[in-house]
Amino acid sequence: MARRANAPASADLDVRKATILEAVVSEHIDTNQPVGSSSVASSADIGVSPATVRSEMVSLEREGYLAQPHTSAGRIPTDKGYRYFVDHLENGVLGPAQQQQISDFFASVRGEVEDVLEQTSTLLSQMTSYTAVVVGATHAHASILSAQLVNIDAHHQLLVTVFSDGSVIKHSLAPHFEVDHETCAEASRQLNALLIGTTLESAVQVPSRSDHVAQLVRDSVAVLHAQQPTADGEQVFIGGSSRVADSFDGVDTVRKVLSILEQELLVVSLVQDMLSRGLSVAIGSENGFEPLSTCAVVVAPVTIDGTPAGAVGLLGPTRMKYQEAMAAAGAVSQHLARHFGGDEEHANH
Amino acid sequence: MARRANAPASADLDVRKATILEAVVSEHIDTNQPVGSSSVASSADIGVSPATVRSEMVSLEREGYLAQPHTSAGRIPTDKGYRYFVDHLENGVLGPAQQQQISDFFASVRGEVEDVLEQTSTLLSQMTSYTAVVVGATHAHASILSAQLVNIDAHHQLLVTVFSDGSVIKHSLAPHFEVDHETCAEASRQLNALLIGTTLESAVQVPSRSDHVAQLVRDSVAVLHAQQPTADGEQVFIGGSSRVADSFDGVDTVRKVLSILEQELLVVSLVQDMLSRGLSVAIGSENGFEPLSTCAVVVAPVTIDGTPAGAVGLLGPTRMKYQEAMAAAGAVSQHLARHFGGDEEHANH
DNA sequence: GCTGGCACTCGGTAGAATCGAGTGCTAACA
DNA sequence: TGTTAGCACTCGATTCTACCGAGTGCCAGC
Repeated sequence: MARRANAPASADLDVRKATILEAVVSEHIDTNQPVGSSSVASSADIGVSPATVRSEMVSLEREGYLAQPHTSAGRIPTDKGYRYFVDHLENGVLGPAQQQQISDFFASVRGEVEDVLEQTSTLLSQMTSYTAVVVGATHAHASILSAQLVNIDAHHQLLVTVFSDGSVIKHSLAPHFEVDHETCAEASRQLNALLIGTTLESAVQVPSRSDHVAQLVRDSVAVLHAQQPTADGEQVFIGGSSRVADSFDGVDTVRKVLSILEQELLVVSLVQDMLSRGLSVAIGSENGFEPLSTCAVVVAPVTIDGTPAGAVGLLGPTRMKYQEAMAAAGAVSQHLARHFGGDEEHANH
Repeated sequence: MARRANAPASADLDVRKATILEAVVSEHIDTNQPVGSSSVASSADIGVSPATVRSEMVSLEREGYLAQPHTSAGRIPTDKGYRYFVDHLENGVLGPAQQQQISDFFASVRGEVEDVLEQTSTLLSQMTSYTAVVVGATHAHASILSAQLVNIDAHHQLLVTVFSDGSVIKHSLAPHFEVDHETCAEASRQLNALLIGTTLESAVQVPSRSDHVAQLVRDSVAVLHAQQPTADGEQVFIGGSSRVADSFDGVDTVRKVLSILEQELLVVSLVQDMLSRGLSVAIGSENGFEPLSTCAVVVAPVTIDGTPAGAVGLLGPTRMKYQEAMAAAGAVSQHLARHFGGDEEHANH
């Protein structure tokens, strides 16, 4: 994994240039300052003088890996520079303390899936001090275990549907006729007969009669299947959004990023887009939203029994600590998969 | 309502001082700058010279209503100054455009309660450009309409409980013995018999037998009633958290406030504390959290059929536009109450 | 091809000068 | 007695200057 999935076939730099580039990137990540030739020359184990480093740097700048904020300042990495750095990163290893922290967390966490995912996002955020995103997959493919119509009053019913992945969704109905308990119970029975074992994608033969029971059944199926097109099944949990405030300098950047995070749909599509492109890191402009041009996003898919079940992600500045972030996201995603795939085989998404 | 609920019995200022104080507060809210005596003298309809205003100002400062950032700058209001200002505020009226916006929203909004509340928080935030908080009350007092135990697999069951307020909660069970469909269905029947009509606060006589059905029933009741002590029934929806970023200047303030917002429990307790003290506005130190010392919070209770059902709130800087904020929060809370109390009598909290 | 040397650039910082909004005080006035 | 005009004073903000120094690009020599 020293080379990430579909890394762009960046014409490989020669060894020295690569060393210099990596030195610049890691020092800039540490200090948030432009990096000069002399500190590179002294820091790394390249036995060359600053002058040589400098001439390599102009070359790296011509090739688009580095940029200088202004003449006579050091260099800072471009998105392309970060990309090269990330593509050539060794797999980081989590510190024992952090591993322990994750293990402890998953050993002691309890509650419903949503609670676990919520808390996981907080954990990940605390570990990395970046904003964490946990996405739970949709239940599009889960089959229905139970569909119950509950009579709230004569004009309000609640359709409660339980899926094989343990998720529950509800829909309200407000028919224009009065419904007594008997009618409701009968509709409930018919819905169960009709829906159990199907998925949201299955076609269902609804009764065409015009009595109240049939109408209730038809309405219920309709409102349930209407769920599908919105693709709204995913759940998003965002942990540590306050971390945005210390990841970026300008208040307006903070505002923009928070604003993106507020639109959860955007976040989901971002993460899913990355996964479908096989990316685990998106840097600056790579993630497609202008306001995120100074952000980097790290994602790790959560795979249970071979099927994609969600993802965990981290959002930080482009100068984020990629190795730590990737290691943390990877470890947490694996623990999540084990947690839901292992002892709780079906209580997951 | 020109005087708010239990306004501190602030020894009333004489008319001129009050006018001056109000002028200072409103100008400072507008400009975010210290206000000088001359602008007060010219702005308001007090026919006195700046010199007179000045001498009144030193008096107001001695009494704690004003402060000066440094010698030879204008005055800014203290929390006490804002308090006086708010206590003597006329009831603001929403602009017709905003009223229309609210009406349109509630006319077109649909979906489950949670969705409505979520979108309401966004609406309120957009209208005011402050961060909005919508709190839905707990279902502690709602009675149980249905309790169903669904068999996910032999070792995992899901208890799905529907309340009379239309809310649904789920709990997983993981018994150590195998459960077949028949056992599960029987337990479900017994649970229904046992729980329907009770509330989470009711004592329930569970079977003492030791067969699997009885164990399932006992476990279910236990896990359900365990919900209670956490008082976790409230739902919190926060809209426009990115607005924090343009309400405050310092990045660290932004961080602190976001951090508070992340801890939803804190937010809930803050709002409830304010309601129980009969406050509709908390200014700076009044809201009890040090990081919120530069914040003001406006809340309006949502009352349905005479019983408290939640609250809507707005969080902004102490120099927020109180009149607008209070008007908006009040209007939205009323619309919410009507929305859930009127045509959907029971589909609410 | 590498390196030391060197002139040059230019952002950042420090200090001085200045500006001006706003104050507090006092003496005069109604 | 309350109000006001006048005035000296304060002090943050702004501007300007000088200057430092980190870092560069280039070149000549090794």
